[in-house]
Amino acid sequence: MELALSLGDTSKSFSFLEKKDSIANGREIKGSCMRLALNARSHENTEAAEYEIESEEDKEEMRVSSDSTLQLHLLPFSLANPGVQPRTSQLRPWLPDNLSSQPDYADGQSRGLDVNRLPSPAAVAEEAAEEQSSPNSAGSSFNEFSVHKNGSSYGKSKRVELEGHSNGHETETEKATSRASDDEENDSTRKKLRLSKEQSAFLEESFKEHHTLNPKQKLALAKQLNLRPRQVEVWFQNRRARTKLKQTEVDFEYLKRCCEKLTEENRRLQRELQELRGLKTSQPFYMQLPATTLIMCPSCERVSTTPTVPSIPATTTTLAMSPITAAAAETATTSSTALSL
DNA sequence: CCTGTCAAGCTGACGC
DNA sequence: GCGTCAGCTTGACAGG
Repeated sequence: MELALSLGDTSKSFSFLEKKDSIANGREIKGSCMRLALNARSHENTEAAEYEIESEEDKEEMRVSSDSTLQLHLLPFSLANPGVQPRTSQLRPWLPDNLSSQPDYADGQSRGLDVNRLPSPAAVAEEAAEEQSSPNSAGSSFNEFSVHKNGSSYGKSKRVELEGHSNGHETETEKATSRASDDEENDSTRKKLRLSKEQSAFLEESFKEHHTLNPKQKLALAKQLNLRPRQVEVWFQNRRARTKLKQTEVDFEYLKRCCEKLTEENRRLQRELQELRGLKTSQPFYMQLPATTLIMCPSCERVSTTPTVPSIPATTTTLAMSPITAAAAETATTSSTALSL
């Protein structure tokens, strides 16, 4: 049995970032496909746990795993290379070392920031100005995703709210926006608000490509999703942790089944051994029964019975034993398990 | 970055 | 339909 754990190729670049236009255009992100693969070379294929969830319905059915939009392998880089933590710059050569090692980046640039604090009016105004000045910028491509939670995009909700209710259908993002708007009025100290489906989907997409982010990617994602870098960082941390947890559960179940199989096999062999031992100890009794002559072929070492033995060839071995013992011997020759009595 | 934990938010079941 | 509750998900944080 062989278990392989892998996080995949972490050296790939973020091709999904190229897709931001489609998201900005309001198209739904497809590809929420989860695959858990567990290979066991010496086991039947049915033992390999493999789930593939393509549709939203499937994802609902597989609620347990629904947050995994990724391909999971059993050997994350860090596990496959214990003690070897790849430097960001090694995985992404285009990133200068000094950037990847900046503590501010590593810490998400948010130390000391209260995520629940409302942004200052100046900040809101600045953001609004930025939106006006560059309506096609990456930052504005995710205006629909504005949950204006944690002060990341306050001041944009009214438009979405109005648009969202105009047709009587409230999208997930708009609902989140609306909720956040209420919370903003009722409880400015609320600790957490959920990301919109679109934001989550986009993060999932990025997670499929890379399980870790370098500061550049983190900032780009944060900008596109209208989140703070710290939020993106935390999201990835949680995502990694939960992926690992899920994989651990899958591994555990698989190993449990293996263990059960081996235990059962062990029991069976023990029983077989007991039976053979019992036959051996009772052999004197059976020895008094009419003997059957067995001839063992020297080449293939198979035992066969002969009705009568007028003359025994010199090249064969004759065994005299009871019919039951003979049957046991026949069983022993066909059994793949070698037992010493 | 990992791990453990907390707590907000969501969802389904249940009783009224 | 509504309120309540338990269970679950997930954003956030602290400590290592």
